[in-house]
Amino acid sequence: MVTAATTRVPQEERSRAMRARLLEATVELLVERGFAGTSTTLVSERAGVSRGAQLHHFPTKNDLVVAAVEHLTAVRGAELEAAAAALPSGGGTRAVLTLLGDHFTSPVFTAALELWVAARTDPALMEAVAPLEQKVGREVHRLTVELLGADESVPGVRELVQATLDLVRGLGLANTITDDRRRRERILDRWAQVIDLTLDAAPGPLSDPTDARATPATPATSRETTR
Amino acid sequence: MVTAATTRVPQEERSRAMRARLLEATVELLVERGFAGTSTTLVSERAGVSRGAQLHHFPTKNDLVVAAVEHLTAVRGAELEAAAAALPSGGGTRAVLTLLGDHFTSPVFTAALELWVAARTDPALMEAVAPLEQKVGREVHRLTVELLGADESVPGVRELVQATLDLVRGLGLANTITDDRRRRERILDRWAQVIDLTLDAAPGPLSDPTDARATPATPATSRETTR
DNA sequence: TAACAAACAGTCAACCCTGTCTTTTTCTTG
DNA sequence: CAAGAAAAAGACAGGGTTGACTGTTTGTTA
Repeated sequence: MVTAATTRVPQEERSRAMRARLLEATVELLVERGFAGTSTTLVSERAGVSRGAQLHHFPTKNDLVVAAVEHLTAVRGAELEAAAAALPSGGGTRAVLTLLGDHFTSPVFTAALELWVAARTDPALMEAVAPLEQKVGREVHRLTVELLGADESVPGVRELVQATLDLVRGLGLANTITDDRRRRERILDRWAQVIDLTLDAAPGPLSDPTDARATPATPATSRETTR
Repeated sequence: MVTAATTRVPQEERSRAMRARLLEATVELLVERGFAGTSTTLVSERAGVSRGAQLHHFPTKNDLVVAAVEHLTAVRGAELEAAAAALPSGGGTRAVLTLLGDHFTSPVFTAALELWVAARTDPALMEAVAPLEQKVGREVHRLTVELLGADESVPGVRELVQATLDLVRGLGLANTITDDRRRRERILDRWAQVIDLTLDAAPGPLSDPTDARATPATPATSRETTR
């Protein structure tokens, strides 16, 4: 917008930092206290921001939370990309599963979980969460396919990848109640075997050529139920 | 204990019914409004019970919720057993997955989800939820093994069953945000194939679970692929 | 530098929720 | 039938949360 002066944005700078602190604090509190326990008062205290300033940036709690959701999706995406980049290329199925398993048991997942559950009974929140969740979902899917080197034009492969993601989501959920890493590891060990076995051993079982959905992209969920 | 009179427990009867209504209302509200939205006031209104009576039966909100958790686990168990009983014996892998998929997308699952998530940041609630959840978990596992006719003494089979349950849990979670039945069905179709393929085609390594995929695997086609 | 707008600070009222307390009803029992 | 206990009813206080509101500082612009 406005740009072109000597002393560049000293205030806008502070504002930005304030916003960031507020969003960070929100996410932290989501993890520590859950959605219901994340009061705006707590957030402002945690962020070291006055209540007035908070209300200036985010007039309503919904505004704050929605912004936090956006912030969180960005963080999630970045984390995943980073982890993927750090992965030895072609490092094997198990390594990919480790990556996914770690992501879905990380604090950001926990925070996201709180938002999902809250959104279920909060239309305004759902409106913000749903599309962003789809976006992350697509991204994770794409990344997984890429890392696994899977060929989705082969019937059944796409579903296998989706199943993998739903599996780690389930593991992530279970993890919030009882943190049993060993169990998780064993399951992922086994699952890696199954994937490897299935991916190159049994591409298309049982004549089911009804439609080979080799569609390049139409992943995850489609919210708009045509009606 | 006390038994042997003419007028059989008329009041105790009413009390019992009241308790039941309160618990039912609680579960309903968990589904409709989420945990945070389930205030004791709402519950008493919904149940048609005066606030005083409610407080008489459940002095604290925690008492109410804990009782609701117990109630819910009982309901879950019963529902599962009933569904299993209604299942054509030896009805095939896919039918079992349908059963599981249905359970993990039902209202009782939704209610349980609310409790899990709330319990994560509420020690008192966690204390009640954790053991009961384990119980249900074990029960579902046992049931699944039984219905699938799986032999858990074979290495890898147990993990596959666990993976199946975590998968449906993940699908259930996804379902609360976006209800996409078709997607679910396709994934479960595929999963059934994988299970069948894996269970009798690749029992696992002889003597070493860490290295399973080297096994030649006898092409036993004994398993019924119903359809 | 003066005037104006945006950012920031902090108080306050309205609201809801929980759990205590007192009162009334209903059942049981001697 | 009377007395006492359990159950049910409803008012109320205390605590916490949200967002509106007023005042203050900081930055921009003429």
